Amino acid sequence: MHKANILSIDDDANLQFVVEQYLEEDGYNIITANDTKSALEKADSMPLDVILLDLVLPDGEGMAIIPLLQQKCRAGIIVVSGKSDTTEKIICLEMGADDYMTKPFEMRELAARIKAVLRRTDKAQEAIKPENQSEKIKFGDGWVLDTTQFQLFDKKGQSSYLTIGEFKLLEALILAPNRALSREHLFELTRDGEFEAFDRAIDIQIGRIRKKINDDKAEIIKTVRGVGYMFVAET
Amino acid sequence: MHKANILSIDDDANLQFVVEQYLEEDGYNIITANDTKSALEKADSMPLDVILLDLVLPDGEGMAIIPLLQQKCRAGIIVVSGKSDTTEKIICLEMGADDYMTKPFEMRELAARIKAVLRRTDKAQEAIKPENQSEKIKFGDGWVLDTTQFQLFDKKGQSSYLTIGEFKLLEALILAPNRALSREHLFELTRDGEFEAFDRAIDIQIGRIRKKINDDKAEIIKTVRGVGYMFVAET
DNA sequence: GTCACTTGTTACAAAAATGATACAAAGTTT
DNA sequence: AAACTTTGTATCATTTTTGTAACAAGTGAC
Repeated sequence: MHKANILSIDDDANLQFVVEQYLEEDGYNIITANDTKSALEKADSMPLDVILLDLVLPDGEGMAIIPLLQQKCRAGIIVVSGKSDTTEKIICLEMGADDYMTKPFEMRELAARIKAVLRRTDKAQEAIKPENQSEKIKFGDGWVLDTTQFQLFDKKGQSSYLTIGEFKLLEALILAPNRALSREHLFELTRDGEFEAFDRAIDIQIGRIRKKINDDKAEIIKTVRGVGYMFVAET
Repeated sequence: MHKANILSIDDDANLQFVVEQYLEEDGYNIITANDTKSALEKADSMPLDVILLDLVLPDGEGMAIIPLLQQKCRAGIIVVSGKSDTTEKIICLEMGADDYMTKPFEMRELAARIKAVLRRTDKAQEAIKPENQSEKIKFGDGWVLDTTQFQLFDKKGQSSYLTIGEFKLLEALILAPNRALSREHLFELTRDGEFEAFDRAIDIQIGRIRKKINDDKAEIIKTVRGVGYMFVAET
């Protein structure tokens, strides 16, 4: 498995340093953030596995950040708090946190709890990206989709730009190969907000992707009339 | 989702009673065990979602029970212990427990942690499925109905197109094999809106399906005069 | 066989789904 | 703010799907 990415959100620089040292030793990749804003940005821009979250932040909204983080990524969340108040624990867990630890704690325990959370979330995430664990997905006539850079490369290695939206849509299709996905489902997989019937936005985007990957014969992204679209995997 | 099954393993009858009362109120299904032997039996005989585990049991082997339980089922394990010793916590978590709580605890916190574990294990368990998700229904002379692609394949693997409406109708018939279904019933199963008496739409569609699957002798989809149509399953 | 009724078949028209294009709105960058 | 990128809406053309009507064919009762 790849090196797990852990985002540590805390405004206590000393603690951050200790955590970073310890966990890096354990073989994790540590990213740090010390306020809400940068935390959310980072959660959005890289694939995280676990988030360590201190709720008391300078620009903090407290627990409200939990659902925001979850919206941006699928990482497990361990709340690390100075308060040992049971009610707060409960609310955090109800909001979707996976674990709650009270400061002060021993690093060994933190590490063990991270592992426990990783075990669960990893199982879930592996299964979502079947065999394509490599972050590069190949398809069609030499195309490579690089899910870390959000870029598409043609067979000569030239990057041919897809927009982020197009990229996400193509990725969603590719991650469910040979499966017809409805417009509604695709909509939910790739963006926020409510899907409205008779919304043609997905169709347009499919058209644009097809044009960019020379798929005018609909061999790669197949239209399943009355249902939606389907990525046709190599045989 | 179905009512979650929770196995509570503890030899303290009073505590068991309290836990049982509280969690049943919360809508869980509680199973209790007060020694290692019966715990393992129960883990083997029913589908559990969460296991609450006290490590100090009369016939106890302590933490060694964790892997044994995991072998028997996929439930999440929450260790509930009288000891607050960090090393013990860590070992339990390393062995595969999902959480560790120290007695005494508040029931509200236990309930919240159960929920958190359920969320995680549910995700993981859902994710184990995807491969079997390709649902293919075989019938007749080598036909395969692929419900993920909404397509019909003949014995050579060539897709022979059914429209989505025809597909749904055939699927509805196949899912109730050897049972005559009325036009009205089929109508409701396959589309929105009101069925009107003397509506021949279903007949027409049956005709079209028959033509496409070479069923001119009505051997696969049989007409039941005065009633409707029936899918005849292989003998 | 004839009659009354149900079902199959065909042709055609209405309805629906999709692809393409142009343009407007929204969001970014400079 | 201007220039650019990205995304969505509106529109139209095309193709596909579906239902209606009409009639032919089948079925069972008498």
